[in-house]
Amino acid sequence: MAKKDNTGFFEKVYDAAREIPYGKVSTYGAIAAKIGSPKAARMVGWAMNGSHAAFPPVPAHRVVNRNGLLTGKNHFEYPEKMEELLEEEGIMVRNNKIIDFKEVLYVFND
DNA sequence: GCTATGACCAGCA
DNA sequence: GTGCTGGCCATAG
Repeated sequence: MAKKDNTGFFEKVYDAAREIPYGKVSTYGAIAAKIGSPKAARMVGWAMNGSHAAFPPVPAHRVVNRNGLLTGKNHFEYPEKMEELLEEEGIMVRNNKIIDFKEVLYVFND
C-alpha cells in the first residue's frame, strides 16, 4: 500500500509485473489476482499491450500464461525477442514454452 | 451509455 | 487427450 492512486488497472498490472525478480516469471492470472481481480486475466494481457509505453519498462517477457506458454511473444519487437530475454535470464524455453515453469514461477506475496 | 476488444481461464463435447 | 465455447473484468471508440 502506501501507493497513490495509479492511473488505473493498468498501472497496477505494471507494478505487479515489475515485482517479478530476475530469472523468474509469472502468470496473468497471478497478477490479476494480486491486484484484486482474478478474473481480469484478459485485461492483464491487454494492459501489457501498452506496457511498452509504461515507465519504468515492464518485463512483459516474464509474464506468461497459465501453461507457461509465451502467448504474448507476438507482441514484442519480434516473436523471438521474448525467448531471448528469458533465456538471457537463465530461463529455458522450448518451442515457445518455458521449461521447469513451476521452478521459475514467481509467487506474489500479499 | 453501449458495443467491441483483449498477450486469459475453466468447463464441456 | 484435444478442441472449442462461454465468462470474466476493464478500457477504448
